[in-house]
Amino acid sequence: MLGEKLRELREAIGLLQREVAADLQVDTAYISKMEHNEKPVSRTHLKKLSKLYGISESDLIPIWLADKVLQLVENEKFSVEALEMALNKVKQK
Amino acid sequence: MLGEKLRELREAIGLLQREVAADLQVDTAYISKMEHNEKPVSRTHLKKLSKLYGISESDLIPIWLADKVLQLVENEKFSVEALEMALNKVKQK
DNA sequence: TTTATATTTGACCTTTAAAGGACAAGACCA
DNA sequence: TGGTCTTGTCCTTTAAAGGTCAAATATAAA
Repeated sequence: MLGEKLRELREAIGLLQREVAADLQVDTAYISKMEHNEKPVSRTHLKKLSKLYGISESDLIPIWLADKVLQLVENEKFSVEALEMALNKVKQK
Repeated sequence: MLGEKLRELREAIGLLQREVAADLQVDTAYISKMEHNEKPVSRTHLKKLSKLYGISESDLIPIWLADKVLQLVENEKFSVEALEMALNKVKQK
């Protein structure tokens, strides 16, 4: 989910991976992998990307976090039950 | 959550931490920490514990997984949004 | 009030796995 | 061809897992 979103945002403003890579000071391969969900996106990278793409970080964080949650529960038989329990806990607080 | 549950189950059948530790072949300190949520419970330990406590593993896994999810989203501002997104994704599949 | 047993806590250690990343080679346009 | 992007392999560093041990604390019972 996040990877696709990052790609859309980048393309929407016509930036090349090369340019994004320069801004984050990493390899273009790294950007490519982020956009393909093959590498996790760190929070500091997320911040830089949101700034670069002219979007609020708050719009990206839920997606970013949801991705991490999904990765944690993927292939788990009781993912729905677990997520529902977790959601209840978080809401009641 | 899981720690408390493990403690209840153990006490319900009158086992000492020492005895559980012997079964899992670990230190009693380790059991104590599991019951205080200070150490994660591995899946293989979870399996042994459920057997020892005479409960189905399926009853423990959702709690176990929910705990891991909660730990992942704790201190996060958008935990509710993220969990709801994740839940939708998982349900639609 | 000792004493023994059960549990807890903190400090420490080793091993494993993930994060974070580079590089080269190949694919894909155009 | 030239530039963009992708993919696989490799590497190093960091952090978590998975423990142990000793000492401190509680608890019950003699």
